[in-house]
Amino acid sequence: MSDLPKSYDHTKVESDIYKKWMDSGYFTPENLPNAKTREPYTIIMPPPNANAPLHVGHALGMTIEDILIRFERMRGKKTLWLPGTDHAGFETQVVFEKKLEKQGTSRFKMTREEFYKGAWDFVQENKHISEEGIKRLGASCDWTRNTFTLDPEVVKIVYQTFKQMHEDGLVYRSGRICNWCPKHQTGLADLETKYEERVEPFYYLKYGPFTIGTSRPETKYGDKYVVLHPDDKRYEKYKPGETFEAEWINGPVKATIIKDKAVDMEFGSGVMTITPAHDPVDFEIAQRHKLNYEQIIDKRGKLLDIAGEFAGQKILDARLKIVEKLGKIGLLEKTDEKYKHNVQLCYKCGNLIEPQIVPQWYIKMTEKLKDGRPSLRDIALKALNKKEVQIVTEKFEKIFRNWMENIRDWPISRQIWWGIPIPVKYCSDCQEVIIDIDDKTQSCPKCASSRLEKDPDTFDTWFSSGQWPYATLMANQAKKDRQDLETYFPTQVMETGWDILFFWVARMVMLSYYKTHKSPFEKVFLHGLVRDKDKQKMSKSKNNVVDPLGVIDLYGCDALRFALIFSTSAGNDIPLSEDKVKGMKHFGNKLWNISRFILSNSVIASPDAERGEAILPKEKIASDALAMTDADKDILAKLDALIKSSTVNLENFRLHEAAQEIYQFVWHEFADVYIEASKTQLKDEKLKANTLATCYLLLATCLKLLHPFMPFITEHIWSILRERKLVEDELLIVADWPKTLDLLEQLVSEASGYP
RNA sequence: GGUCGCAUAGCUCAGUUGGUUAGAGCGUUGCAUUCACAUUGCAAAGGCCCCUGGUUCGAGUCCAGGUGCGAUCACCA
Repeated sequence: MSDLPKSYDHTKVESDIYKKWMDSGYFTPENLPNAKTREPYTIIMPPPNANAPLHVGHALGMTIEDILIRFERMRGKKTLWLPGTDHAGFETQVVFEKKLEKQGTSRFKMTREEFYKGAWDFVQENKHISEEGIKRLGASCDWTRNTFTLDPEVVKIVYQTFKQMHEDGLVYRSGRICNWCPKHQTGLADLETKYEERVEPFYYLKYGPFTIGTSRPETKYGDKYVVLHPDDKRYEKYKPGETFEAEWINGPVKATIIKDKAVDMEFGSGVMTITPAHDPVDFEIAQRHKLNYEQIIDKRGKLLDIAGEFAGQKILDARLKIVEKLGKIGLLEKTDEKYKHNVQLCYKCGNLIEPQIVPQWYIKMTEKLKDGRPSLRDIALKALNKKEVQIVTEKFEKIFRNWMENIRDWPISRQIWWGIPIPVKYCSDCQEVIIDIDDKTQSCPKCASSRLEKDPDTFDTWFSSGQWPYATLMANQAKKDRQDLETYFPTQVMETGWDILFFWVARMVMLSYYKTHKSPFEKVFLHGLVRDKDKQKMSKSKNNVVDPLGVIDLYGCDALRFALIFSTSAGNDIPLSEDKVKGMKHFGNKLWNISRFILSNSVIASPDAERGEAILPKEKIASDALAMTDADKDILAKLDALIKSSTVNLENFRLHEAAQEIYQFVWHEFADVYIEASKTQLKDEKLKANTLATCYLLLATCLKLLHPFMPFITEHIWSILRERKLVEDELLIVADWPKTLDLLEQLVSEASGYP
């Protein structure tokens, strides 16, 4: 009898197997057998946040990437999967600030250096946790190339890109209005804000001869322009540029009439006053008509001195009091109207965005490049048209196009401290802008003044991670004497969640074409969101967050991986339940017991089974073709079909279909049908050898097909087969992917006597 | 308001280019159990594939319209 335990225990083998793989060196492509003749196949890992433990979304991504990498490695590619971790600027700063808050302090009570040092140590402490998590997920990535987004080599590349863009006139600093989060004290890109529907009172105020509507009376201090639609018949008699005296909140003002098509005649009274310093639409109107404007609200969201007795109050606190005052002085005409509109919020803290005029660096998205190439936006669209970048599943390509077509300039500066500082100095005397990527410039090259002021801002994280595919390869090239960029770029696949299609994928495409003239990757595979069994988003507040490592402890990494892949079609959200993982653990056990059965029979029924006989079943089977039973022929034909179809499915990213058909075959064909038939066949001396050989072939092939999905148990069983000299390759991770044998045709022709 | 998507078994979902009796996991019901595995096996129940119309020899799959649901983007005070 077999000496193997009755059930498979993942806890005893997973870490040993990962170590075995590490020791083999096969995660590093140059160490693979016949590395020189292999064709490169590269995936750059989306670097998880160094500061947070992995969540189940990471587990999904890592699993998909690992499946692709293991599949291609077995198919003979020179596979590089480059791991990394992300300093995750804004995200981490928010987490770190919360920690400070708990300690009763805040970044505004520290120097910038103290803060940066604190955040750095915080991240370094946690960084190994994510790396450990990646390993426990079975990721066969090349740790010798592990890269951190703040590695000096990476930062240098980011700086060089910025400098080049500045020389090309692609980046500029502008004092236009931006999204401002009063809590986090930073500007945000449109993408970093969200909208929420609110129903709020809508007030009608008397403004000279007009009635204006507003939901934000507190911003109306200082309003001295009234804007009408040029085609509005009601106000035909008022000419643009005319002025009039109006009694207003803070006393009489001299108001000027402006006509602009931005006004909606149907909305409210069809008349509005503008607050250019705190509203994007108003700002644009002011720009068009070259109007003056004044700051009413400070960066913390409090009213300034212009608000008189309300100065220093938070706007929401002041609103009702101001309405009351307006009523008292007879300016309030109507208050009972409700108004449903979308308010813009910080995506991180959910606080109201208060637009502010703060200088920011922007990248031009729609302007032609100096070297004659189209704009960054158009280059990316062209790449899609020419299929140099393909997004898996067409729907994402459509979404991508739609977003690209409406793109606006990208603000890349943030007023946060944790991140890559913007390498710019300003001359206090002549205002010269100096790009200083080595931080060595001491005096202004233009006027020789030594009064230089450093830009206080940091880059948007996505500006640096948008360069990740080439930056990682270049950084490794700089660290070690390797030709990584030449060898592994462009990469083959970018696998990530669809939620960062715009944040990340779009920027990678644009920046890579800009810098390298090449696409960063051939294909983009987007996975969906992992949800709980009730399709709810996982969140701490709902207490339904699945900790992947906890699941691995309970059911094993293979079970988690298989459960995640099993019903995952590209880009659709995935409900994950404990039952599903449990079911997949059962499947692993099934495979284990198939192996036990075969091994126990190979000892008793065929003590003389030689290695050669076992590993070359095809020849053995062929020579004995006439002795084959229908069961033998049937299962081999099905195996053959499985090899073909699962290979094609994997090639086309239909991982779930491959997983399902392999599952189906192993359990319901191999085990339920063939193993049952073999029990009789093994008792027949004439059929015994052939039956065993068929079992070996089936088992070895299934282990190979399953290995990308369930790397640990398959490698473990393989090692047992190997100990008994039943398989040739030492490690399954580098075994050859099964080739179709066209067995059935061969068997039929031989059995029937025709060549 | 723009864009995109979804609707298939009790639940969660697969179903690539249109092609026989539409599948899986979990759940339900009945039977089996010294024989690899109770983390099991065998069997069963359960589907106008949202509705209407069209294209086709043939539609869950393609087209049009409808209904319901959702995602995402967006400067209407």
